[in-house]
Amino acid sequence: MRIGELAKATGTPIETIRYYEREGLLAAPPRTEGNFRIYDDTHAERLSFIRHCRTLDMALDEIRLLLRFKDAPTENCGDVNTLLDAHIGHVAARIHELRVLEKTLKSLRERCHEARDAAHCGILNELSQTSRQGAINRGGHVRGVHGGVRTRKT
Amino acid sequence: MRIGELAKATGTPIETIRYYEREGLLAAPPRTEGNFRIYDDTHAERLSFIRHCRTLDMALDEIRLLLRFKDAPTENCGDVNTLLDAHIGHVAARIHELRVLEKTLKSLRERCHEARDAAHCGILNELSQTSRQGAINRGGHVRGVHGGVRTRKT
DNA sequence: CTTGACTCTGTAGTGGCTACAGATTGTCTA
DNA sequence: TAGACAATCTGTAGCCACTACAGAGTCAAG
Repeated sequence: MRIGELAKATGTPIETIRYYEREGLLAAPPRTEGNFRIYDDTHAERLSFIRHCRTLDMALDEIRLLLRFKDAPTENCGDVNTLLDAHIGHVAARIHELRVLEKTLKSLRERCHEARDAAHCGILNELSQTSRQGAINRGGHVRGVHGGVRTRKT
Repeated sequence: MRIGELAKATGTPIETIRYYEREGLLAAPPRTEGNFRIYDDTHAERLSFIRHCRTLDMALDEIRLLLRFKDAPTENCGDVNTLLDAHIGHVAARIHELRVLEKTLKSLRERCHEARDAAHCGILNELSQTSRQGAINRGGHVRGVHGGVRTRKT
């Protein structure tokens, strides 16, 4: 099958498939005479694996590691467990951070119930305080609240 | 004060201060004869405001909007409430997503307790399934689990 | 033979910084 | 006054995981 069909079969944008190939996650497939990529079921399976991991918010580096275990089937898979445990830890840590953040935001919101003028807005005044209680830099590999995996425009 | 002092006073890396200036969040300050930036307390206060918002995981665009309200003090601040409510909604949505993710990961982890060889590893086998239940593209402006605000090397 | 769908390569942009090169300026000590 | 060293300057490239698009080529149907 060609790239468009693979894209449909796995729910992956075409550009993303080519990106995975550039990144070495997906092997470069053979080409037609006209230079079109030709995939088979093993490619589709591998891509599904990658995408499945991505729905679990794993980093490409983590997925790369998992693929290595898949490719070396006699190897011990204890490291897979370790990787997964670490990933679960990251997710749990991020949840905790966001819970604290949610509380802070809600208490901030409490400071201004009515729509007064901005000069007396409790929220803006509170935000101007130099409190220095929270650090912006988080140690882990857990992303913030915005941005993230983008939706395509089309 | 010069940029280093401002950096220390607000806990902001110097490069970030210059970045905010480029982005128009912080007004370009006057310079010395030798072309060094000179800040006063109003700059420090504004930078604190920005950093405080960032600890609350607001996007720079959201902060830009808040700064506009701050600069137009006679304006009604109902829109501040609206913005904050939306932001709280984003955080709550992200928490929910991560909770679901955490469950999925934990049940995946259940599939392999011992360190067997990778060929029979329940985790790797499960990940190879083409299940298509979860979408990668999230609509909101809530980021994934990895990456995020980086810590500096020094 | 033309139309239109599909694919190709390559490059630039996203957010919010971080890192660093190479030059200039300021401050302190001998 | 010189020299060392810190602080600052501008500009550019990199991070992640894509996304967007330009401009060219390929292919199948009518």
